[in-house]
Amino acid sequence: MNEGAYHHGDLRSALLDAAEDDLQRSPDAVPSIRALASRLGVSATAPHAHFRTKSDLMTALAVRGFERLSLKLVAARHGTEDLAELAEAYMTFAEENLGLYRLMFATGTRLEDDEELRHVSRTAYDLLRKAIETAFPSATESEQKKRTLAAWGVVHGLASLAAEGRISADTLDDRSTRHLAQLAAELVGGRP
Amino acid sequence: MNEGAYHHGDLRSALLDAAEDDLQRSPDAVPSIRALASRLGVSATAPHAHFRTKSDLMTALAVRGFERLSLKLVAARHGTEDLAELAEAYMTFAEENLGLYRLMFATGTRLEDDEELRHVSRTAYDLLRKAIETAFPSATESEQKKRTLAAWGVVHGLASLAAEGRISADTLDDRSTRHLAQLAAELVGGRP
DNA sequence: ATGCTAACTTTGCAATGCTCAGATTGGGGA
DNA sequence: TCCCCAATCTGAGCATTGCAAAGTTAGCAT
Repeated sequence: MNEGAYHHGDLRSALLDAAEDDLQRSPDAVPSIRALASRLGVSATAPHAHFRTKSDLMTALAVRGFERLSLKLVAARHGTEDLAELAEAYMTFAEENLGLYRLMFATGTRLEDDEELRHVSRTAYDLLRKAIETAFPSATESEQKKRTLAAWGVVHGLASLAAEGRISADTLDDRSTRHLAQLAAELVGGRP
Repeated sequence: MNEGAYHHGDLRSALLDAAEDDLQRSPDAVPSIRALASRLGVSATAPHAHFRTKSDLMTALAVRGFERLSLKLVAARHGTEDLAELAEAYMTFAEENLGLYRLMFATGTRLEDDEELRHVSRTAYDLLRKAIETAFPSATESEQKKRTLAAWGVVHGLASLAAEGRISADTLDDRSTRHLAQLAAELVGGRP
């Protein structure tokens, strides 16, 4: 609303929307504050009223990302108890939200600097933790911790490598997300 | 040599050295061409005679990184046949060369744009491939491919998470590089 | 109505990557 | 040995960008 108005209405979320859209369209380029502002028909420095620094904006975007990832993971766990299902959901998220996913794990996105980010990131992790608990109920807590981290490591590692185009044709015959997820799940499902 | 000379002598490698040094000192900051030039006592645009764009400079640095990583991996394999040894060497490299490691797997570092980068990256991968072959000689080629990618995935995933400070204290009791490497090796060593 | 405050604009600064035209120099061919 | 030329480097300048500071606008409570 308030198209040409002095007060935009909801510039804050409009900025996040636009930034995410930018990231979606060209995952390689870093969105520019000024470009976003201009695109929203607002002065170049208007965004600073809502985000003190660009880093703050990106952090807020990353928070969005983790929330969305958690939703996906919950949805994937809804039906089955299969770990491969969860892995596939994770990797599909990375594939379909490449720019956002990169941002979530980017160097500049520091968990220790933002309470909210820490929280949503932790939430996503806990989902994985629960799934491991269900899959290996007899394991000790220490064993489950190890397995959770291992699972996270494989899935994140493969998702990253795939996202950055590091898995070439002769590295693996079937490079589909589904297949990579199965590979990850097999690995985690190994001997107790 | 040629301290104050018009011709620097070997500006190209001096730039790479300085950039790597910057990256080592503050892994979070992206080195600036102008800062490097000023530090080397050369005009702001001199670097462009050796690297057309900043991206080219960074790519050349990444090449260095992969070469160095390969050396470490070879050294680690020298004595033992233990996969954990290799994993530890990899993760230690990531830890000790954080900025360089990030650069090597950064979004902007595109394998498809640089033949040399593709080559050195491939060399590092082949080292891992060989190690897997030795460790699981009876496996089929397809099985070995899967295992190699899995191994790479875990190690890279855990190294990345650790590098970005994503592994919190209550995620795992022992977060040492050695322990993480063992975890990775255990996972890969699972059932055939 | 009146003020208060958040949202926004204007102005301006500094850092940065990069281009282009020109100066300099050292090494290789005459 | 001389000279030229191509690689190297300088200087000026442009565009983009993040950000700060001060002023402006408008909705909202009193």
